[in-house]
Amino acid sequence: MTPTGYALLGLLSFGRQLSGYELKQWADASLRFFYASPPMSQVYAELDRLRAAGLVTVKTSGARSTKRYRLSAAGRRVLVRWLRDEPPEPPTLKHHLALRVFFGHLVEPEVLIAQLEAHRRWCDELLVELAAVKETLVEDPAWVYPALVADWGETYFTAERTAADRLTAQLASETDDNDKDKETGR
Amino acid sequence: MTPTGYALLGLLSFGRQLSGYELKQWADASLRFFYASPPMSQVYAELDRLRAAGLVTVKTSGARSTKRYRLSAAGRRVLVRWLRDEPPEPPTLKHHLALRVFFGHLVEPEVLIAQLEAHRRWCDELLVELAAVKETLVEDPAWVYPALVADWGETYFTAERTAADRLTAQLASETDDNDKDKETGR
DNA sequence: GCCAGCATGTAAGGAGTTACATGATTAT
DNA sequence: ATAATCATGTAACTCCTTACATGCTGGC
Repeated sequence: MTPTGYALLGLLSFGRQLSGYELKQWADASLRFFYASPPMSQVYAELDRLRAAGLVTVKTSGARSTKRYRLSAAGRRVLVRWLRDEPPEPPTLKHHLALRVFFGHLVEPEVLIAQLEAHRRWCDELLVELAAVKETLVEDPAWVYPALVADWGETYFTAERTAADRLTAQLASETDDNDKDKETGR
Repeated sequence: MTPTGYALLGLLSFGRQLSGYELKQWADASLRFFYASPPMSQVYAELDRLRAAGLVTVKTSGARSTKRYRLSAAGRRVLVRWLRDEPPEPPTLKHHLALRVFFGHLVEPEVLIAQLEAHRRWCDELLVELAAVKETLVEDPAWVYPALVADWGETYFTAERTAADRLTAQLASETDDNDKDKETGR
């Protein structure tokens, strides 16, 4: 069982029969904010493995020959066991921008500042998208847990934005100091 | 060029000649807080690739036949170009715990709370380690940028801890509500 | 003498990405 | 008609991890 496999089982645990395409769309609208959204090809590959293991059942329907997957009893057992008994791994973060800052001595501060500002805009966009997702979640008791994660995500990306702004300010003030040093001939 | 390759070049850009072993140690003490720390085997494989590409030079020295690597002029050029011209990718997060919360409807709230508390402890430990690293960084102008990243990391993991606590409280209050519902016969 | 830490690798495999390839349906 | 969206897959590859394998050196 791969992590993505469990994630797909989890999405199916909300009770609906979904196609690979639909699962991918849903992952893009939810998992992608705090976890990876697997590419289509992996979704299909994974679903086929889950089917082979008897954790999901398939029904081909419609003229478009859409395969709809549904969580089997065995699938639910495996999923619940995983959630309950396997302690979650610590989160893994690959903060490419932080790496750039770490090596900041090699570029002009302006380069770093531009990259931080781009990051800030990215956070803004993401927060807008998250807010849109959150709207579809509130007021339906079926989505309490996803809504909690959405709340957490809002806090998370807001903090991320704040941190980027603070770093930008710190770099800008350093640059100013250097300018003053130059002016005063130091 | 792999991301890990650039990371190693970056570590070497601070001017010291380092062995694979030393690079791994340093990565464990720095990169691992905000980026992945590559396993030993990958460090050696990567260094060999960098050497083949002429981006680092090697000197075998000492009775222990330690190979020490140093950044070449070409290596520095490649690194600086990457830092300056390749816009950093957005950070990727795999928050396994958030995934568990997302699927919270499948387990008892107590399970989730226990996992959140474990996460909180993990954050605490990490913050202690980070503080220790930070101490070695301050007051030496060579480490200004790593120190900025360490500051950011402190904020980051503190926010992470706060979020975990808040979620724990939310789950606990929900459980209480249900208990009251039961008591009053609802 | 022996264990912890220093030091370097090889081999195999797993998870995930990218590129490629195809075809049906719906709305304009 | 034609473009966007729905829909499913295969093949190749990359990055990374895990497990294995070996040997030196310094301190107790």
